[in-house]
Amino acid sequence: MRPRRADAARNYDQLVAAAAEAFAREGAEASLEEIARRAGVGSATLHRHFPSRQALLTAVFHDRVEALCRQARESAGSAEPGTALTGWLRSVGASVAGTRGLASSLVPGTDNACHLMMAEAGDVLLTRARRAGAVRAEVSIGDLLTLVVAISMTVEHRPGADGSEAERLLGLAIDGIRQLRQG
Amino acid sequence: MRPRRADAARNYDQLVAAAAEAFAREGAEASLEEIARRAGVGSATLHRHFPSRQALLTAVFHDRVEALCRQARESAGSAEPGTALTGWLRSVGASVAGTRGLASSLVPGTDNACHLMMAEAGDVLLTRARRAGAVRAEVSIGDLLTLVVAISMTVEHRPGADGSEAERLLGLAIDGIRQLRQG
DNA sequence: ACCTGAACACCGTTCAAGT
DNA sequence: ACCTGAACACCGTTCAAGT
Repeated sequence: MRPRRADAARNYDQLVAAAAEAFAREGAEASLEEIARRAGVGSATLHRHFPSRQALLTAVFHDRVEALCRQARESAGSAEPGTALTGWLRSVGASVAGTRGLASSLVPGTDNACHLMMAEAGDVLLTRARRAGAVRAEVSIGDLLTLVVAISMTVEHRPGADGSEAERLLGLAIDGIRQLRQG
Repeated sequence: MRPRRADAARNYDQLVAAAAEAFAREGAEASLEEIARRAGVGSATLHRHFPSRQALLTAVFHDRVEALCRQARESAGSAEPGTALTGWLRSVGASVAGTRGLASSLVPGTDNACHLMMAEAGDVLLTRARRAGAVRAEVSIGDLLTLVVAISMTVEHRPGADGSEAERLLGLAIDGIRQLRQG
């Protein structure tokens, strides 16, 4: 929650800005102390506004995640059910692979707004694809997001990896969720 | 390298034993300082024997990884090429999902004996499966191990996850590497 | 209400001094 | 050769004191 009082609101914004920069530069494990320092704020102030690292990640990536959810709703109206889902997953994968820290903002949790938004938006595409017989019945939206996050986070933590590797691996995993022809 | 001198060899063994226990209890990020303490050894002694966390992980899981590699060689002689590969990957996934820290011992690296052993053993199965037309041509053994490690590590880091979730997700990913029928 | 700096309890790594 | 304990430079979190 962004505070109402002017000085507190300013600190909040500066913390989010400093965190965005730090996550982009050093990944989701960037030092909270240094984020506070760069925001020109005491470390206790950071902890009051953001009681956990997750809360800070959520604040930083909220808009980005919202854009991905909007994209899901748009493609639900236009594209064919199966390709709408897989296309969206690939798009999410590309975003996550190209944005350090974004994957960490999506880890499951009932108090994680980013994850909840994505699960809700993605579930619409999944349900539609399932009705069309385009995906296996036993796959949940949680499974799909976990695969995207797992692959992106792992590749992200590797020193010499570019995003293209994550996208290729994700492509393989996505094919696995498609309805297999019998035989 | 296990030292030759008696006192150093004893310290080495106690460090590996303490690390095995710590990794099992707290995962691959267990405190190195506490491992040294439990081994009854100064922290500097740990760092000389194992200059990186990775080196300690490798030492702890070397035998386990060797067993998985032996399993690969055995199934290469007996089973049908496609199922030999996917069966082995599932078996690796089950081991990794049921053994905290094991996934971390498998991250790629030219100096990581565990990863090198697995890549070599797995490549035999993969090449055989590819010749039989059972898997897509563009998939590498690195891809397959990365998928297994990515899924297992991610699920492992989640508070409320049991190994069965990792195995189910891995099943999906493995299906993705199978040769798709055209159309 | 909100902030700050200091205090606390931890890390991993390195190094001088010992045997 | 090998070990130890202390020192160093960091963490994240909390709390008394300030405005």
